[in-house]
Amino acid sequence: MQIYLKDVAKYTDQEVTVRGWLTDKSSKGKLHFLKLRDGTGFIQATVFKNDVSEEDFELAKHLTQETSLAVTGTVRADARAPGGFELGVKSLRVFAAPVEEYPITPKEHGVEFLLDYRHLHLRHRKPWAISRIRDEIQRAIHDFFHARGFLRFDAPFFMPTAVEGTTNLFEISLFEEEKAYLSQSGQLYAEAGAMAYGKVYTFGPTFRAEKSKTRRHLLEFWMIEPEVAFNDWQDNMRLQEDFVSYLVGRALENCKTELEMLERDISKLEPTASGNFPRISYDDAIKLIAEKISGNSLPEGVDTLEPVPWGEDFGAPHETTVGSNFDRPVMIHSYPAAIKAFYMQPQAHDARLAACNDMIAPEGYGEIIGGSERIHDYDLLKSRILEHGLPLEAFDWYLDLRKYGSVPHSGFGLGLERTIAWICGIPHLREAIPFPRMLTRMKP
RNA sequence: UCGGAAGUAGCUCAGCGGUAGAGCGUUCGACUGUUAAUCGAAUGGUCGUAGGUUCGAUCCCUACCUUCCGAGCCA
Repeated sequence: MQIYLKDVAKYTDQEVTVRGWLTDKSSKGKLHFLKLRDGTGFIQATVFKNDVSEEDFELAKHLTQETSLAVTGTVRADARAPGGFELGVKSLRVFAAPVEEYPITPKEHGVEFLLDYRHLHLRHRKPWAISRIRDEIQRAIHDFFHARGFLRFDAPFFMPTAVEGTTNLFEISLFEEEKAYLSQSGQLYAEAGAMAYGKVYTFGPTFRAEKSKTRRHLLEFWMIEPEVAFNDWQDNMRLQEDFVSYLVGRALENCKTELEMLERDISKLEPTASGNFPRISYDDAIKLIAEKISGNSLPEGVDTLEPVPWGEDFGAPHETTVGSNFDRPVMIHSYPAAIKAFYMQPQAHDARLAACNDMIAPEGYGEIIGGSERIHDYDLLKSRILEHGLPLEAFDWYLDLRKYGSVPHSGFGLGLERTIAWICGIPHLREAIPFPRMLTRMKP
């Protein structure tokens, strides 16, 4: 019977055929151990001299890494086998042997080397586990929003004008003299969607031409942006909390094997799955940072830190310091409006503050969400556009949303790769996406 | 753009002003329970590029290129 390795436990003591690739091999004279993968899982196959034909035993002896093959044998539960099951081989057939020596050995490699061979490295255990978790998170995103009556809404990727300055936008040439920009957010379009369908979310790649060479940045990353009519900024935070705790819960529930392969400390994720995310204001976050500095209790990875003067934005080390104070994501809200985007609604009790929040992941993973209530007053929005020196004609359609039955509404953007990197416990965003696009990396 | 680090074998790295080193990988051989097996043998090089100093440079100096880490900006 033809089976996939993810189902191997169901076929104990039965004869099955597995089609896949050889990841590693070791020999003990009259016994060869073949490590196989088939895309759905991994298993060890044993080839005893007495169980197979002489030709197959010789064949097995000289198999090289990444040979594609079909193996027929009996599934056995055996504590000595990695994963608890192994395949007692009776016969094997080779589809194709590598024409050259496979470059990625089961030994240590550097970051640069593995990214050069990313198209092959995806076959290996760690990238495999991360991609499986990424897939689970993506499914969970759709499940979460559809269960709550959201409509998936597709924003365009070509943008007509620069929304917040051209410095971090990729410009592309269209026909003739025409120019366009690659989308760095679907939010403004999602707002149109929210007015049409009540609750929507966008999900797609976004592009930012930031010359950032840090582990937290990609030129191309995937973002989820829900937008909800009639939600205020506090409803927005509740939605974020429910959303992120659901995603982490799903990973814990359905990706045990993968998290184990990544040696992720599950106990660091469990608090998140139960919700109850702390909320602290920008003002209190400043105080917390000041206390950490004076108490000399900065988190690992932050050596020195300057206190934040009121009105300044937080740097990454400040976020890490606040985030490390909690065992689950923390939401920092009510930032000064002056350092935030033009479309953010002022706080009712203090117009100097924006009705917004960021969500900071623990363990130094930093900001994974930025969100806010949006300005719904036509005149206020118009004056903010002008204050920010933005071209009014580009925003005529966006202002229309405030002209015709405007309502309070809120939304946020969650960075998929940052979320995955945190859940997987991996240090760099480039491992959270199959083919990362970075300042120094366009290939493969 | 700024600050720091690095570039030597297929990979990960050590090294030194005087003929280039290790481990791993790979190939062959031995071994019926390996988990990054072990043992024996074989295989490996334009020491990032271009100048300069020197009797002699992979090593010292200068410039450049490339990469990594961090900052700013952000998700």
